[in-house]
Amino acid sequence: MATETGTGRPRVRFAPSPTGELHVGGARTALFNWLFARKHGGAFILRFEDTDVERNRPELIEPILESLRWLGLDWDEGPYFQSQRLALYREYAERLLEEGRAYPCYCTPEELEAKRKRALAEKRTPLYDGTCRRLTPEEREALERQGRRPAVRIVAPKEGVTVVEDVVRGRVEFDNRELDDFIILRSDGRPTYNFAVVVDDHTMGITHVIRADEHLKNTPKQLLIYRALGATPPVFAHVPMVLAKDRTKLSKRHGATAVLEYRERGILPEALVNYLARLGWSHGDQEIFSREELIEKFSLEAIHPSPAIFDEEKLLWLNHHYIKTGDPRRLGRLVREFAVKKGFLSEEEAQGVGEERWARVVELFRERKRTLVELAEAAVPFVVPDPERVEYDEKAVATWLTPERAPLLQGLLGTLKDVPEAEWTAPQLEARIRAWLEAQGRQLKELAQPCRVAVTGTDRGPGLFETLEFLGKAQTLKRLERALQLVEKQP
RNA sequence: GGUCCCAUCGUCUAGCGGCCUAGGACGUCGGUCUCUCAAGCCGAAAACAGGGGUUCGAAUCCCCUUGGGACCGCCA
Repeated sequence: MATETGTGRPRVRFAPSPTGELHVGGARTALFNWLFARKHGGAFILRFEDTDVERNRPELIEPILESLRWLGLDWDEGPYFQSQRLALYREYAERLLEEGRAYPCYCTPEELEAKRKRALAEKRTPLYDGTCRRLTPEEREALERQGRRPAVRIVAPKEGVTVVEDVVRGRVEFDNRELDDFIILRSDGRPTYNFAVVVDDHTMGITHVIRADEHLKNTPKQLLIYRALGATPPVFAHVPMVLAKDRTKLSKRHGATAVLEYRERGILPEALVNYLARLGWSHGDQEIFSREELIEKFSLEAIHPSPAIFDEEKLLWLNHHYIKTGDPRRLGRLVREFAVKKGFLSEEEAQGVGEERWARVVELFRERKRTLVELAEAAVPFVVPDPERVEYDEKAVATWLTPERAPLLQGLLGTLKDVPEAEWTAPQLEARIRAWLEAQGRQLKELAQPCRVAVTGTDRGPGLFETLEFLGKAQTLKRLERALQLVEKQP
């Protein structure tokens, strides 16, 4: 792998560990990296931190790739896998060993664990005591002969401070006395996280490391490795964590945390992207950002340093906004998918409804529904060809389809029968029905709800005349007749 | 426990010493429109964690306290 630096174009990376899902917090980190790369014409690189070989399994990786694809965060290089770069880490560790910047450590995990426990019991910070740092070549040989396989530790300074210049935090100082000679290569030859990250970021020519806050404490260790390697460290930007409502780390018990779960719930990718961008980042008072605007306006300096709580209500508001303003045909296709996937409609029923009609359903409901799932559910009584598939809401029927309403509905049925197909449009239906009501000395108020319930099964929905137009004459009449039968059966 | 980070309405945030009797957005509540539900529009309640400094003047700068979070592995 060649070192690529100095091209003037930033190179950033998103480096998740393969966990089988992309957490919304991780998604935001990925988004910030992506926005930064796109804004500056740089490269967005994807890399999996899988020094645990067990983690390198397709089912742990694919959902992450799928999440990124769904969010539209396309990567320019990768995915790279640490598990495939083991020789590289060994090579670098070897170099540090030769230069005396690292040394082999023969302590066993058990010995170390005992020391750690003792330190904790004595309320001291558990730091490696440097036992193997002072070993003579003879002692090392003796230990090797015992069959001990050494890990490799880096030589850390024991005094002074290490300064991290962070774009969102400012200057952060760490006392080197808090650092110890930590392990960079395990006894089995695999690198530890901090070492692999630095070797990777260095060899991949990463210029800006934009990552979660939890890594801030790792930064001095990584800086130490950069120095040992004689490499120039990247610019660091640590973004705050995403928390749940109770101010703790967002986790499963708080509900949906994975990007794909939001997709399942009928959230639009542009809504999640917009929401995530505004979580911890802002541009004045603006709330709605197109992808292009985000790229144009994004800056690391405008990232807010404090942790942010994930607010589903606001996400839903944004989702509603994109449902209200999105292309009805595209939304219609998505709604059809959801109607089938969620079992609201059979594949055949969904196929029987044309694209045009799906788009129209979206237009009828877009102001009232906040997710694609809600849209799909609401669409059912509108698109099923069989009147028997219309489910009547018990409460709505009890309130609106009472026997005393029957004559009015009966009259309406008669009136509608006379409407020519060509005049079956919302404005013309409205004119006719209003005229007829006036002649009867009745008001629309008396008819609208009973009629709505009669033809859709529910007392809430789009405007009555739009509904009738959408259903069409034949369907409307059939449904009215069926409803009238229901009324007669009422006590 | 140690170290580090953070702190403006319930939530996301504007604010980077005077423009702040602190602005916007989500949510909440009220009104309006109306064939229902929504959407829209109008309006209301709602915050600078506390205490010291610095300064002619602090939400803004410094310190302490409190509260939250993160990290302390041959996990990542």
